[in-house]
Amino acid sequence: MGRCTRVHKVLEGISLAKRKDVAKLAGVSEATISRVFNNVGPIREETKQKVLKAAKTLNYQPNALAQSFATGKSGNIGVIIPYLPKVHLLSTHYFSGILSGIGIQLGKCQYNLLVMFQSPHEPKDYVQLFRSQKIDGCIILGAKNDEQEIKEIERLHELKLPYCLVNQTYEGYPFHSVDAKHTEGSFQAVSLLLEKGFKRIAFINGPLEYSNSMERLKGYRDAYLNVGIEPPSELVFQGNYSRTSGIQLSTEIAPLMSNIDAIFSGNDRMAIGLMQGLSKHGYHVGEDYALIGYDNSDVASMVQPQLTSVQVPLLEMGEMAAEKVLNELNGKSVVLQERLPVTLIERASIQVKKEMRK
Amino acid sequence: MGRCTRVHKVLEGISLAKRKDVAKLAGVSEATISRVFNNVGPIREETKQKVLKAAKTLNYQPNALAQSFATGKSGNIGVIIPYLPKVHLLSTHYFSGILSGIGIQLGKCQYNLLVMFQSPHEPKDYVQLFRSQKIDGCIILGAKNDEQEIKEIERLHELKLPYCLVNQTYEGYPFHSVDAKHTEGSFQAVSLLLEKGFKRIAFINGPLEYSNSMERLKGYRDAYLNVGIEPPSELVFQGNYSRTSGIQLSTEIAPLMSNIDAIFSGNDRMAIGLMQGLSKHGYHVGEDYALIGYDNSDVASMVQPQLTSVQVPLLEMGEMAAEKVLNELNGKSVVLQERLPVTLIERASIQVKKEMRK
DNA sequence: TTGTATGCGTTATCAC
DNA sequence: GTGATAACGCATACAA
Repeated sequence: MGRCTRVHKVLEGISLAKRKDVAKLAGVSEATISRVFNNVGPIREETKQKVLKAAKTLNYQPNALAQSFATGKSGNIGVIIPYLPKVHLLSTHYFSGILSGIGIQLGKCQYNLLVMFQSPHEPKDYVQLFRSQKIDGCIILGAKNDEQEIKEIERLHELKLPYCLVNQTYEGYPFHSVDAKHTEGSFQAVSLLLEKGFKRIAFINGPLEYSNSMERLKGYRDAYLNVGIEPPSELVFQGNYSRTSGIQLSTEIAPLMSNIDAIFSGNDRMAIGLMQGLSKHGYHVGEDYALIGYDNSDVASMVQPQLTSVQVPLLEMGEMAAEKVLNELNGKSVVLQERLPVTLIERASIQVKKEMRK
Repeated sequence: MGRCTRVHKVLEGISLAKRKDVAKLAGVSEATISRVFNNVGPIREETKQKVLKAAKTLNYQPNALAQSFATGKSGNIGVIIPYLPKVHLLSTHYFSGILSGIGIQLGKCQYNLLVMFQSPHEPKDYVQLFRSQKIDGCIILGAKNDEQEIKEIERLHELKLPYCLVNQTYEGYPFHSVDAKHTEGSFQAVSLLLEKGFKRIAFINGPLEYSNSMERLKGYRDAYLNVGIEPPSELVFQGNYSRTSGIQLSTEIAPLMSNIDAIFSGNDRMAIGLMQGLSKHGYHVGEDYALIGYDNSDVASMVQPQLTSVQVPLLEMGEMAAEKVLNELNGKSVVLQERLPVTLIERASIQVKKEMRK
């Protein structure tokens, strides 16, 4: 599948009636056709019917390109997704859930969803997408806490361009965002483990460039502090949210298992990787330790024992992000930062048979 | 998240230099600017540099909308995805894999990917998308064998509009498509089971509206016939490719398990549903029966025992579909129907401890 | 309630 | 090599 350049072919075969043709057939002016189709201004019912009939006869369809050009609005909302060759992020529960939500909301408003893959190597220039008029607003997924990213978003923000971040919040920057209450979710998960008598809880975190990683770390620590125990920082590990990284970490964690009675993982995939890796070392969920994941992706109920996990309303977050961008676009007042609640879904992975360790 | 209508806000804050401004500053005509930016026609190097400098000074960026309008090409390829409320198909390995592939290929060619959700209730009108000039080509995912769908695709085909189906082939219709060798994949999977001594193999199929379901059925039957055994049609069941349907079918299948020694499922999710359902009835993969799934989605290696599965090159199919549409668009000759090979990935789920049944 | 006229920012086809 | 200019199909302010 080679590289190629954009070339054009004439659109043949489709007879494209233009507004002029309809006007002629209906015996009215072109402006009237527009009025009917855009439902704008006063119009005599009789005229309207005449126009509609003529349009139907000619199989007229307004040219979206010309409309966009005339109004200066593309009708597209860009969704920026980080692209890593080999890893198709899109297939993660995480991205696809958000994307579906965005699609649902945009569909209601006659907006198109333009997917834009952003390679981490190419320089980002979100503003340019607006300047070229390709998009009217954008939603940024998978943003990280790095300087360049922040600068780009700052530009968007200062120019008051309609944008929204999803699942990423920058400390000290009042950017538009829709996020979930990850600190709380993490707090709940770890608190549940503590309540159930697990005291030595390892935490497998993801990269700290993501605010949700930081927030989960805070939740983990808060839960300990809440019961008057100093958080065991020696039990905090870091993966990269892939199942593979969970497997890798299991090698590091296995030697410590005699002193660990539960594990909380920053997402389900790492949790499952751990589960698989540790079982090779003879440690089994439900027998030797309790396990809680995060995201409540569909795999949580596919593994044995089923995984307790924190559900994140990804679909709703996507919907809300889209709604927010559309509101910004229309000049409506919007709440700058939204936070949706998460829900702890209890499953078998927190039942442990053996005597509790200390 | 309410309904809303598309409204417009003026794009403020971004100073949009136009071609005219650049021309003025560079002291050349507007046509020259276009020549430089489109790399067309002869141009003196000196002039070119002058133009580029002026463009940079003014931060000039050609207006994509105007370009599209002038050329009559949107630069968008539409990807049509069936939309079912509640079920977010996008999150399936299947759709997201294909979509990623499409995105990769389109990115290389400077085309945009326009995602269009198609509710099964709304009437389809693919041609209209072209007439409105929203898209220059389209890729149809998840098409089913129904009359309306076929008619729509026929229209696209007759009008020679650039389109491509993915993973769906219509018997007797020479539509553009990229598909995988499902008959072969199924044949291989069932043959492997037969070779290993399993004789009573149940087949859990998906809806027959999908050609790949039909093909897998054929592969299943062929594998039996190939070893001179009449395919046991009483062991063919039908789900809907969801894990839930696998669980449901397990109730139906459990009573027959004394006469079944292996199961082949049309996808991994149903396989896992079955696995879960049957274990509640006391039948366990690796002890009481062998199991093979299909798709080789990431969940295949998350369950215990890991699932043998047929890998489908979804990413490559997406890439190829995109490439095909772009070639049609550019008038290049294209192979009408492509079929990519599949690969059987062997994992633990086909090792069975107990004595073979007959 | 309807018609007229202008502009949107390019591309592309001529001339020179 | 370069400049002028006619499309492109619609929205919309203004006039009637």
